Amino acid sequence: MQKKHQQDARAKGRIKLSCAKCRLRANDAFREFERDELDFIETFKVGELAIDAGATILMDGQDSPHLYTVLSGWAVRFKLFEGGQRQVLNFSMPGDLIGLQSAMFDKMHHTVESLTDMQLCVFNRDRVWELYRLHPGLGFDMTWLAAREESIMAEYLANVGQRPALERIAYLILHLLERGRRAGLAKGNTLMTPITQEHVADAIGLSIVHTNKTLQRLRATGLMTWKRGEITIHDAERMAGIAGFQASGAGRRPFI
Amino acid sequence: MQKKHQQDARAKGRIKLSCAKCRLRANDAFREFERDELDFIETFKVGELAIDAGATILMDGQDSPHLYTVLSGWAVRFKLFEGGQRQVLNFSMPGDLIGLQSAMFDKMHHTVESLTDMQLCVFNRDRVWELYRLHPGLGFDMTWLAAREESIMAEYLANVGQRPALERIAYLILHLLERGRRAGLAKGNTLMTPITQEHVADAIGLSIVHTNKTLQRLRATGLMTWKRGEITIHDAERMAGIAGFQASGAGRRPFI
DNA sequence: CGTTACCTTGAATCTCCTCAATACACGTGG
DNA sequence: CCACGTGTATTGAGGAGATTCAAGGTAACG
Repeated sequence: MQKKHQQDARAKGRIKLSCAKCRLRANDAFREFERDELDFIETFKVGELAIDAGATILMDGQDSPHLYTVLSGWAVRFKLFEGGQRQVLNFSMPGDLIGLQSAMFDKMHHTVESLTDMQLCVFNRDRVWELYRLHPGLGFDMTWLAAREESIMAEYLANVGQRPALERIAYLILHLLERGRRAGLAKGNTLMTPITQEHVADAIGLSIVHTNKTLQRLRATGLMTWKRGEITIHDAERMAGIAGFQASGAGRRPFI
Repeated sequence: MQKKHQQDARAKGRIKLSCAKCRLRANDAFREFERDELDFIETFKVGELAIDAGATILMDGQDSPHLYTVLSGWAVRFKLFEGGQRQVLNFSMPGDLIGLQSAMFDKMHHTVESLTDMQLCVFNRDRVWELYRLHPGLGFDMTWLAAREESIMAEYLANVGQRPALERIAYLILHLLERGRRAGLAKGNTLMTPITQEHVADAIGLSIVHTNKTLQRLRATGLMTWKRGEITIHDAERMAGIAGFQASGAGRRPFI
């Protein structure tokens, strides 16, 4: 009974848990915070938000008062065109920041939608300035995160702009496995993911049909399998060979 | 004689001019700095660097001790593939920051090359942390610049991933005119630029041949002309129509 | 006046797209 | 337990768009 009540409260985003016990801190892919940074984040944090799969978290053009960090679950960031076409920019995983653009430019330049049920940590945009003033280290982290996103966007652009279908898909999948691994979403060489072939198609700029056929070609090599939300790379090295992929050896990263 | 000597010194990057008189400050597309910020930048700045067209400013994989702001001239940022293919990520214009990645990740994830003779303002990477600590406003600016680059990369990705050739080129050109205008490189609807069709091809992910043919189609509409480094848009509205372009109404921007 | 860099052209080929079905998996209600 | 609906994955065929190869043309510069 007690527990049930708590569940409800979380669904409405009322619970505020201690940052010191944040589940993300258990993952050593992230950097440690200083004591005073942790204290500040504690006050910076407005609460937690639990949302269902398929919800729109932030919408293109919208000015949001909030900034989020993903605690659990997957989201997809994309741009929509008049013709109904969609460019998937990236997928958001635990530790990723959502809504930086609205904090910087007063409006989003793309839409963010949940792919699974998610838990988000909610911050108040108004206090971002305070963060820079009082905790330069966290301000630096924000820049780091933004620069990293830029770097990923550039890689995706190069991938879509220059590589043929097979390489393109191989690259995306390796990249997702790599990121998923750091976020604790992979078991060995298997990535647990909610993404569909349509998401892949929209991410690499190919039609669904062609994506499907290319994916079959890729599976036919025996280097990977993909079923029921589980993507497994059997030979990462040879896979990286056709993808022209090199894991970016970034060390421990901040997550705010 | 006196003057000639000064020229030589600048070519070797020895001159250090006052930031208060920085030519960029004359452009009101950029935000004003506070007095103390200006003083800090003055000390942060190592010197000025004058380089020739065609020089490599930063190389992919390289760890640079410096960070630059473009004072004048054009550069191109790109990724190179084994096969010799090249993805142009963006063009750098006055006010743009170069080398943020090496400051954040200890290595560049792309190459930067000058397209014209350039003047760069040189900063020391070691002191970036000091910048965050002493001048949170400038730290915020860094994040702003990084987020803006991310936003541009995302737009380019969507452009390359989803649009057909004609729209793709139209979009790129409008985007360049818009940016060039803010950087003071345009006269009315004419952009003065050193970029070639090959650059355009590498930026939008099409072959030179097809880029050429598509460009001719675009010029045939009468909406634009391009000769001798001058691109003129005659009907920006209709051009924006085929490009699906909407100018991002960002206000005054920082430039560090 | 020759060199170089850039732009233009035509033809053959192939990648990728659209259209239009069909198949499969999973959950729901009868 | 089966029938049905929905979302996702798969197939085949024909056509548009982009690529490559291979020449040629033009403007700028020394």
